[in-house]
Amino acid sequence: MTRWSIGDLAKASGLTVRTLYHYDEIGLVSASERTASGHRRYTPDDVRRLYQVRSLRQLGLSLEEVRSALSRSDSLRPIFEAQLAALTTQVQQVDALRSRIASLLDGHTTESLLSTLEMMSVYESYFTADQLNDLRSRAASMGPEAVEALKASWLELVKEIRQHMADGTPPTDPRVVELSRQWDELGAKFTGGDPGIQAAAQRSWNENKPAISSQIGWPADDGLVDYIGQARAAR
Amino acid sequence: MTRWSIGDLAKASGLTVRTLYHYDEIGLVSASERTASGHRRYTPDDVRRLYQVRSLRQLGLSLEEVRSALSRSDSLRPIFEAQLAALTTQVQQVDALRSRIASLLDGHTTESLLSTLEMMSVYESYFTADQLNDLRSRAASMGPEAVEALKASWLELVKEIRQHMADGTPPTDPRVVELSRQWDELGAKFTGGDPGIQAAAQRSWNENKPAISSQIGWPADDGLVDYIGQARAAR
DNA sequence: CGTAGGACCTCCCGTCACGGGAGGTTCAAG
DNA sequence: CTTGAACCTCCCGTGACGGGAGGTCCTACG
Repeated sequence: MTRWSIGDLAKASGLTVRTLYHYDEIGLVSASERTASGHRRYTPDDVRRLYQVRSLRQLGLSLEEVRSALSRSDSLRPIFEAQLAALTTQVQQVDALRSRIASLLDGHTTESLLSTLEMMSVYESYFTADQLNDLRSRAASMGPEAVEALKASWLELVKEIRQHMADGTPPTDPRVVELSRQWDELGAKFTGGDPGIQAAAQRSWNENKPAISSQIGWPADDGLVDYIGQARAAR
Repeated sequence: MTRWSIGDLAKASGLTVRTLYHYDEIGLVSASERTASGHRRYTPDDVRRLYQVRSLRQLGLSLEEVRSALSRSDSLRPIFEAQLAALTTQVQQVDALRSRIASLLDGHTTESLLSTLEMMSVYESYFTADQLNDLRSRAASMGPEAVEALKASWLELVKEIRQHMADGTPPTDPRVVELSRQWDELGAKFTGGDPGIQAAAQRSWNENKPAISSQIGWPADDGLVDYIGQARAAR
């Protein structure tokens, strides 16, 4: 008839007393007995349940998921499969983000970091409302990690083109022309490859740049787009 | 003198009105002006700051990190480097967890899933307080992803040995003997390779199994450890 | 047998980045 | 002038606890 106090159980399980209180509060693992004065007495069954909970928590399940996993109405397998899928997605997303930051750090000067980010940010949301809706549904269908991959490629491109601008390479240089081609290709992926939309975006940019620049109060780009436009014309 | 209402800015930026309220509340992005009746008027500078915040948030920085990144006292580069390191760690950890669940799903029957987890969980917190401290500091020094990798290997081993038990393979079979060797090798990594600790753990298991089984109220193992012991004896 | 100090109890606020709603005021189009 | 959308502030909720206040209880020691 061994019973455990909450402190002893905490020590044995490696959890904190506060965590055991919490599990009790939400009814996940409670002490089946109390002393006359109200102290919790955990029975062997309680302890066993706690170990089950702990092992499932270590797999990254939420407390609610643990609860339903142990309710035995749902079996473990589909829950694990869902968790596997969720973790797989998470790994892809975080890794995409990671590589984007890595490519940001590798090659951009400290000063250009923020302005590059800013430009991407403005560029992303400067389309008209209709185009934005369109882009967002496309982004949703591509999945966030694909979007991240695109952004990473974009960063690389911006970096290289900026380098050429800084070096004074003329936009008619074959290398820059090639980069402008890649720029359009990437843009095509964002816009879905529809040349109509692409042209509309291009036109919209050209027509609205002054308006946007004055509206938002600072130059919407630093000549990058013009530079690319000149390279495009040289094709 | 363009000014933006909170709703228009929300639409333009793709954030929610509630989010803009929140940024105002914590003083991250506020409207520099108000109308006579108290409605927020965002100036071009406010808008620009919002775009900077948004772009930094997309890199996974917390609002506090964004704030300090924009305070310009700290430069962006070390913040990005820290974020890169954090994301790298996170990817490793989540991926290790992912592969553990994958190996759990691949080869364990639906029924044995929970009992396998339970056994690992009990086994893990089986040692004395001193040994536990020791194990935890070792786990800390190895890093969580290395611990996860060990657990994944352990799962594989348990799976294979269980298979042999189910097939009726005698423990003296060379294949089982080899698996028992791997078992000890893995155990050595957990215990730090110190044969004293290892022997103590082994002794502790043998001596305490009946006591613990009765204490916790269910058989602490299903013969797996005995089976491995017989294989070990056949070496 | 008394006491001291640890262990235990309940209640409550805080975390992080907002979501969502109540209840009231203001704006803009018809 | 009306009406409905937009805006305002205030507040509760999320998940999984951490940490503290203020009080009670247990137990080992003198």
